[in-house]
Amino acid sequence: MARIKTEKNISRKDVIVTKAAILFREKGFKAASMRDLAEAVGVEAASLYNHIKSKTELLHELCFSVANRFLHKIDEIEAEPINSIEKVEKLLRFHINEMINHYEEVYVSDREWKHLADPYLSNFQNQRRIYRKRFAAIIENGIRNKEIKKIDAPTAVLIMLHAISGIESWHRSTQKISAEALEENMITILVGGLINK
Amino acid sequence: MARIKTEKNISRKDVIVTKAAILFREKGFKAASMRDLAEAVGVEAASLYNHIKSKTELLHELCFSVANRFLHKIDEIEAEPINSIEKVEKLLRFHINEMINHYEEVYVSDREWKHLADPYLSNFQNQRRIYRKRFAAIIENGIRNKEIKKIDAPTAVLIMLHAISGIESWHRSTQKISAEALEENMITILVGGLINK
DNA sequence: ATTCGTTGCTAACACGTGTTAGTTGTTTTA
DNA sequence: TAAAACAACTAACACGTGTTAGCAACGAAT
Repeated sequence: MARIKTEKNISRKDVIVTKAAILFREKGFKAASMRDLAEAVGVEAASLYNHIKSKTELLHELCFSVANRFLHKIDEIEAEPINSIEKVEKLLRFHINEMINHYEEVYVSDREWKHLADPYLSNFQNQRRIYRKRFAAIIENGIRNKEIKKIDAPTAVLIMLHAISGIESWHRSTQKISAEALEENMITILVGGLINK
Repeated sequence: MARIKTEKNISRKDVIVTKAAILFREKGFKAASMRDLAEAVGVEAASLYNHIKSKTELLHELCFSVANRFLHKIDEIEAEPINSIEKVEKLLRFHINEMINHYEEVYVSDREWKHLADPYLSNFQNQRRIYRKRFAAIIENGIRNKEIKKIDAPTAVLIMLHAISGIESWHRSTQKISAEALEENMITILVGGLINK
């Protein structure tokens, strides 16, 4: 009987969730089967249920752990005594780094949350909506201060968040530029598009 | 027996493909069942097979019809005697309008192509790769002419294409700005981020 | 060494899936 | 109006799905 290997401070459930992220990213939530996941973990499908409640629970865990990281970060940034452009830049850099370093989870949270079931679904959508409003509020502040061009703030948010999710393509491309170069390029283009002359 | 209603120049197959796009966008390709589709069309599931070969065929049709539209457009734009920034702007405006006016199809082609089966899959990925290279080449030209900032062209392409796919959120938002305003805002930010001073 | 909780296994169920066969009804054509 | 083509139906199949029940093996603690 081959047990799931664990290291210090990493529960078997964590192992499963991590593998699930990889699989969900690769095939999509619906197309990834529990038998696929079991194989990736090195165990029979039924054995997974000693550690998790359901397939959907895996999606909850992934979606909300990602969402919480972003919420904490925006809390932090809002409180800092810096100007709007700096806030936007900091938030963008955080998004970029999350997408680079926690690719699978962030991607899954971004693309597969549709398959959450209520009440988690409404909950997640709510958090998302609120997060974007707070992001937009930072931009609107910058517009009032004339730091930022007169643009529609929600549209700007939408552009930036989706642009960053494009890092997916970077991960899969064969001729990658370095992560640092990627970050700087993205900041140049995105922040460059906001600044008022 | 309730037949599928058709108008002039619209085959029953077209009706099915169009409804499929809506459904695939809403639920994802895997999660949308042929019985769902049948209900949307107003017919029994088995009846669909008088008009189509398989569920996957629907995905082919959608993905490649979208891909072809973009390929034609870039052919056209490459041939025009205008500068690089103008070419980028034209291409972006086309993408934006496609995403606004053919939302369902474009979205499905963008997000669900993973579920294509070979040889269609490799084919589609190839077309996509080539398209992006051609887009990047336009930008690289602009950099050489000093019209465009010194940035990594593939990264710029990736940002723009993904930013545009964010129009998805616009479609679903309750307080939409007008389509025209959306287009202008996107162009302002995205092209603004490219221009060299 | 025995006990006990944990973690794995096999087997199976109930259900939803895409799709086919065969038939009946409806249009279009001759 | 009869024949041919089309498009709908019912029934069913084979298969993959998430999940549960019941049991066996393992590791840690007494």
